[in-house]
Amino acid sequence: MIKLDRTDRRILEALQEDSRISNQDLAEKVGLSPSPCSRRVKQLEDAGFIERYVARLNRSKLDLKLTAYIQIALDRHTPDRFEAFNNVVTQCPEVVECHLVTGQSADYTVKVVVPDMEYFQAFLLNTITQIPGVTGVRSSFVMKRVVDTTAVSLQHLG
Amino acid sequence: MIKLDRTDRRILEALQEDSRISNQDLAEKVGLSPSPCSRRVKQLEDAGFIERYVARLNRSKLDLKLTAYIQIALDRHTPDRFEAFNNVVTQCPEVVECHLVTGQSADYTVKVVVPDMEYFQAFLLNTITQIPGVTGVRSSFVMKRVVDTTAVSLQHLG
DNA sequence: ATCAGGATTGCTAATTTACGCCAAAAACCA
DNA sequence: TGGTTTTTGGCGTAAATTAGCAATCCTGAT
Repeated sequence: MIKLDRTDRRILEALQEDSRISNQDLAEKVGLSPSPCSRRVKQLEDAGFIERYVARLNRSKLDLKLTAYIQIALDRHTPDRFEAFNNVVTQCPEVVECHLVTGQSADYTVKVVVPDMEYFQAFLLNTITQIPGVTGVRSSFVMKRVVDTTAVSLQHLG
Repeated sequence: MIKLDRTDRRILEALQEDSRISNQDLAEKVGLSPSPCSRRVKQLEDAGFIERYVARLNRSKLDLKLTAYIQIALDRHTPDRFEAFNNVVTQCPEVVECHLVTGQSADYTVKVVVPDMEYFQAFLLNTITQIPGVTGVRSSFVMKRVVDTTAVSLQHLG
C-alpha cells in the first residue's frame, strides 16, 4: 500500500484521537460499513502507517510532577561517545525522549519525567553526568504544558 | 480511588505499551480473570489515571520528515502576551508540544512535526513570528530519534 | 486469635463486537 | 465502451466484553 485516500486519512485521524474506538463507531465516523473499515485498519497497521497503540496517563496523579528538558553536549563526536550515551539513555525509564539535534551548544535534547526536583537532581548526578564524554549540561523545567499531543497533522496529504 | 496496588500498576504499564490488548490477554498478563480486570481498567479511566488512548503513526511514511524544536522568547511577560501565544499555538496542527519553561533565554519550547524544511520555514515566518511579542526565535532540528515514548516510569510507586 | 464488615474476585449469561465469506457495485484501463 | 480489477456491504459464525451474583479474601477491632 502506497497511496492513502481521504478515508484512510480520516481513519488515521480518528485513531490518533481515540485508539479504543470500536470498529463500528469508527466505520460510521468515516462513512463506511464495518467490514471494509476493519480491513483498512488492518492494512494500515500491516503497511506500517500505524506503529502502535498506547495509553496516555495522568502524570501528576501518578506523582510525576516534574518534566525537564536537558541539553547535553559531548566532548567529542566519535561513534563510541554516541553509542555509550544512547545505551544509557535507552535504559532509563525516566527518559521519555532523547534526540540528537543540530545546534550550537547542544548535541542531545533529553526530556525526562520524574516525581520531583530531588529525584531529578539525583538522576542528573548519578546517571547523566556519569556517561563518558558528557561535558555541558543545561536543564530547563516545564512550568506549564500548553500543548502536548502525539497526533500529527495529515493536512499536507490532501 | 486513591491508592494503586501492584496489579493496577501492571495494568497501567501494559496499557502504556499496548492499549489495544484484549481484556482477556491483559487479565492473563496481570494475573487476574477477565471480569475484575475490565473493572479495574474502567476504574482507572474514571479516576483519571488513564487520560486517553491514542495511535502512534509512522511519521516518515506520512511524509513528515522534519521534527524541530523552537526556543521562543517574548518581549514582555504579561498575561495578554501569553494568551495570544497560547491561542495561536494551540490551533496549529504542526505543533505537537508547547511548554512554558524556566530558563535564561527562552520562555517557550515548541516542538513541531512538518514535511520538510521549506514547510518549516514558511511556518516560522507566517505563524510563529507573526505572534505579537515574539522576539527571540532559535530552532534546532532532530537528526536522530534515540528515544521517543509516551510511557512514563511507575517504579517510584512501589 | 477470632470474628464481623467491606471489598474484591471468579463464574455464568446476555449483549455487543469482530471477522471471514461471497455476491454486487464501483473504479480503472485499454 | 467493454472487460478487468478492486472495493464494498450484508450475512453468519465465532469471540470478546460487561453486568449480576455468590463465594472468597483482606482488614481491623475486640
